[in-house]
Amino acid sequence: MELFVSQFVNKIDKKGRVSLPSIFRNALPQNSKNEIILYKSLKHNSIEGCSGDRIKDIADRINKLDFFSEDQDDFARSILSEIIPTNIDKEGRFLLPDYLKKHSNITSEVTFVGQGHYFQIWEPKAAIERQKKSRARLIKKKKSLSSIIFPIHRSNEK
Amino acid sequence: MELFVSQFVNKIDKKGRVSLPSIFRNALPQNSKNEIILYKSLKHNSIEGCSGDRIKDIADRINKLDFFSEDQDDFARSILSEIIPTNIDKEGRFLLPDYLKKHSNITSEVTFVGQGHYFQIWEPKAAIERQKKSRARLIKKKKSLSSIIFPIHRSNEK
DNA sequence: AGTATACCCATTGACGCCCATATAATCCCA
DNA sequence: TGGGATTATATGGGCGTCAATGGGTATACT
Repeated sequence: MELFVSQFVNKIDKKGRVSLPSIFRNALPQNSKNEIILYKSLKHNSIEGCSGDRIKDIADRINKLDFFSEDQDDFARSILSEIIPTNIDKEGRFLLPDYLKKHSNITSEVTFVGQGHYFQIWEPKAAIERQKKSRARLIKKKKSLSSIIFPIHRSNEK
Repeated sequence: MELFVSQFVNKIDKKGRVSLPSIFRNALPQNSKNEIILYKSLKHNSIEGCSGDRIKDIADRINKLDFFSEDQDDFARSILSEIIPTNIDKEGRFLLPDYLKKHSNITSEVTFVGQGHYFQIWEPKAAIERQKKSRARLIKKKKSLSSIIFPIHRSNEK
C-alpha cells in the first residue's frame, strides 16, 4: 500500500477548491480514488485526511473496545461523528469546508503534510513552526530515533 | 543486497538533473530501480538518499507506535513528511529539488558518497572537508572502532 | 429563484520521455 | 598483446504530457 509522504503547498481558489497533490491522489486505494475523509486533528489546529478505507479500519478497532467503556464512547464520538467525506473532482481538487478552514486558520494557501497512512493540512506558516518543534524534539530523543530508523543494524552491535 | 560504496562527482545540468552513479543504480533493489528517496541529513548540511524499500521498513515501525502519541506524530512528521520520492529517468538521472540544494549549498556539482545502505550527496568542497575530519576522528578512535567493525574476524588479523 | 457544487475547457509551467553526442570503459580479434 | 571496434556512462537539449490553477456553465438542492 502506498503512503502519504512529502510536503506540498497548494493554493485555494475563489471557489474554495484546492488540489490534492498528485502523489497523494495516487496513494489513495484504487477503489476510492475520488473520495477523501477530512476531520479536525485531535492534536493540533490542523486538518487531517485519509482514505475511506482507513476510517473503516479505525471503526473496526473502536468496535473491538469494551462496549461499556468510556473510551469506546469517546472515540466513537470524537472521531466517527466528526469526519467529513469529501469528493475529489476530475481535476483532483476538493472543497475545504469553511469551519475546517477556521479551525486551522487557513486563508489562501495550505501545506499538505504526508504522515504515512494519513496526511495533515496546515496553514503554511503554522506548518513550518510545527516542523521545527518536531525536529527539535526528535533530536533530543536521538536514542529512540535511532532504534526506529536503524533497527536492522542494531543486531550487529552488542 | 548491494551496498552503496565509493565516491563520485557529477554535474547538475540546466534542468536541475544529475546522474545517479551507475553502481549506485545497480545497488537499488530490482523492484524499484526507477525511484530513490531523498531527505535532509539529520547530522550535516548534506542530503541523504536510499531506496524506497528502506523507507517502507521505517514507515512500518512508525505506524506501530501509539496512534495518539506525540512521538508518533513527531516521527511521522520529521521523517515521512520530509522525504521526497524521486523518479530516475531512463538515462539514470533525477531531479534535485531546489530546497535540498539550498540546504546543502549545492550549485553546479555534487559528490555522491556511498555509506552502505544509504548514500549522501554533498557540495564537493564540503565533502572533502568532511572526509578529512572523518578520517582524523577515525584514526583517533582506531581501537574501539576495530572491535565494532571486525568483531568476528579479529583472529584473522596479523 | 438562489446558492452551492460538479463538470467542462483553457492556460501555464514543470517534468518525463526520447534522441543525440562525447568521453570512458570494455571487448575482441588479428 | 596492441589497437580498433563496440558498449556504457555522463551530459545536453527538444518536445509532448501532466499537474496545478483559473473560470464558464450546467445541474442539484432547498
